[in-house]
Amino acid sequence: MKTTIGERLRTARENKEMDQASLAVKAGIVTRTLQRWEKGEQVPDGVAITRLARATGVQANWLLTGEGEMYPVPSRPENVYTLPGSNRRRVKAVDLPLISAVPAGKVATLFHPDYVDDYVTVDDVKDPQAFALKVKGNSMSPRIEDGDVVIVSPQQDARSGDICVARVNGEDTLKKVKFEGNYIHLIPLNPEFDPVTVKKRDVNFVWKVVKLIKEL
Amino acid sequence: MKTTIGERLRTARENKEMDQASLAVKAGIVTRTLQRWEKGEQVPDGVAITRLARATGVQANWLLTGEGEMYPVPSRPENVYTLPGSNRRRVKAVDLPLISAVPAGKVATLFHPDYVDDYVTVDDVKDPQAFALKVKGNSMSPRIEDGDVVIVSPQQDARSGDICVARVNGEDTLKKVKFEGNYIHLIPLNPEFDPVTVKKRDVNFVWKVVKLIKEL
DNA sequence: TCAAGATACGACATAAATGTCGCCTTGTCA
DNA sequence: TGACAAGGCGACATTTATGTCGTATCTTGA
Repeated sequence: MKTTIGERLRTARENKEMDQASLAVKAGIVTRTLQRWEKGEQVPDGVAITRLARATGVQANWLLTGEGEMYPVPSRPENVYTLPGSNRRRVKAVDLPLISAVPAGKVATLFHPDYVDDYVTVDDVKDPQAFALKVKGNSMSPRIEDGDVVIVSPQQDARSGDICVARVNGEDTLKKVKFEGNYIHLIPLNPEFDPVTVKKRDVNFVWKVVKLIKEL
Repeated sequence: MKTTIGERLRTARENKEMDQASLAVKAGIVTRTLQRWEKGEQVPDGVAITRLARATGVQANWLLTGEGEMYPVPSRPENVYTLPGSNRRRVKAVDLPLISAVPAGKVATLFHPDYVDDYVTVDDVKDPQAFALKVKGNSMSPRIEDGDVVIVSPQQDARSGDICVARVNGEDTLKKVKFEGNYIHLIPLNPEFDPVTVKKRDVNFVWKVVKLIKEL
């Protein structure tokens, strides 16, 4: 392998049986410049590289680095596959409003534009009332942490063991829930927080969290 | 297709989520120069082109001409589309292939249709080489568990502390990585698993995980 | 041996690229 | 609101590349 751009350039030119003068014309420069390039005294700029590659028929990649194929390979390389395009894409994505702060006691205004500052796109969420919520606090750490986004599906039934968004006496929390008679246990995953037991009638809603999106 | 080297350079940089300063350092120039290149005010020379291509992971050919593959094969076609947000705001989302099983030692066939059985839609992933991976095993529990989907961005730099998909001697693992000289520590979050230290040259790739999607 | 074509290279002026510095605008976040 | 990061850009000095011209060297074929 030639070690410098200049040497490769010379090789490319000689392979084409061109003299310096004719290559210089093709590349739009003068022979003196071409000589300096071949000698490595100077370095051609990006535009010149492209012209030289075209004029000599070699690949710019090879000219610059000596790596890869010197001349373009006509056949398609192995192991290259084209993914099926948009025609195979399933129409299952929906964009949901992202709510970063739910004001306490304002269930009816949950989707007021003032509280929707972004949208999140997800797959496989059928609930037309579903929305996204930016998590605050670390009571569900380490599985769910501050700043994560959860997808909430109000229409789905919440069962014991589900992670849910619950509003208790106007205050919102994200907890694992456990139903027991007229009481609901709200269990944080983070052992530093204590479980809370509340009466069912003090609970405004318990909405199931169906998905978690975490930016890393 | 972008029409100038500068525009392509900017695209390449942004795909890697680098700012001008860090790319400039990698390429051995100052940010002002990079700005002039991106604006097309000046033209980088051949040496600079090579460094830029390496630093951004694109092919020099593509950078110079816009022709051919932007990234070395295996590559995939662009898959950015805009959701028809009805009367809502339009959301920029991407469709990523979901790979549920990567056969060991088959990097070249990573995107073979046989291993792509689904697509996942996410926001804010700029890397055109990004893909989704279904997690197997519990070494990263409790944050990442069996069946979760992670979004992998090969173009992004992996740094110490990042969660990454690494292929070591043909075997794929999902771990937190720590770089230390010629060694890479692979640290599972699950305390039941032990950290592993491997030599850099035994590692085929280390790809950063940028997003986690967990179905609940 | 001579002539001619190809290559080589020094010297100089000009053009272009680069580094450095300072200041500005924008968006984000607390 | 201020602090901060990222990007942008003008001005200037310096470095590097290019064009131009002249001359030298080398090879090859008549």
